[in-house]
Amino acid sequence: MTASTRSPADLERPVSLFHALSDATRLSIMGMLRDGERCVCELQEELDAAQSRLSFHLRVLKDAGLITDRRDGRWSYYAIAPGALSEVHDLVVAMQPAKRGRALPQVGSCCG
Amino acid sequence: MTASTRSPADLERPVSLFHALSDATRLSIMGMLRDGERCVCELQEELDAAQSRLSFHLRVLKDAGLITDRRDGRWSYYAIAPGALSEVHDLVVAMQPAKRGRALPQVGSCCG
DNA sequence: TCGACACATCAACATTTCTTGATATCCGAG
DNA sequence: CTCGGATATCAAGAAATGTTGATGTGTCGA
Repeated sequence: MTASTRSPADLERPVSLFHALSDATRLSIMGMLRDGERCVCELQEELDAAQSRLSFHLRVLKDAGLITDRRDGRWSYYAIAPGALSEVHDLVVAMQPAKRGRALPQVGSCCG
Repeated sequence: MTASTRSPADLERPVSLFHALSDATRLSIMGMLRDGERCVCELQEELDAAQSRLSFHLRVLKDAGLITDRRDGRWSYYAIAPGALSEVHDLVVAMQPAKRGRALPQVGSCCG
């Protein structure tokens, strides 16, 4: 099995990560968390989003492992999970075409 | 406006890129294209996917600018678009928490 | 203990995305 | 020119995802 033929199981995690990042609200959240942890009410105010909507998106990000939550009193603080983004980073790097590795166009060799 | 507060328009492109990568079939395609361009029939055979399904996913990837297509006779060859993945790469890097930039936890400063 | 607040969860609906099968287009071979 | 192959497109249905409003849960302060 080469790097190009992966079983669905191997793709589950990448899919989950990219999916979590494929929404404007969630990217906004990630942007806000970039400079430190925030409680839900802060996000809610700045993003002008319904509370349950925000909660939904925070859960998607958390389930993907991109953010962590910490309960303090009645507030929940969310922060970017350390290492999660480098995981995404590595995925993207691994997707780049092999520079040396014989990237022959194989023109004309198609379909007999 | 800071990096954390972006207008929806600014997020359109990132969303489109991440969305294109958030599907197992499409990631498999990207994997196969990693070692050079392929025609649809090759992808079809290796992925064991219906032709129209494959065509659909190729279009999503192409619309996102992640791959290019080249027509040669009756075959279409798809390849990873140069630069597209570094765009994704840069997005991910830009999302990382600022290391120096005063990432104060601002604990307790929440909600008055 | 009561009430208000911060947040999570749920159910119902709206929207988007994916799949499938049918049809259309384009091209080269004969 | 006609035929079959390679691929794109379309329409319809299935499935997944996002939104909204209501309700539940835990916590703090009075």
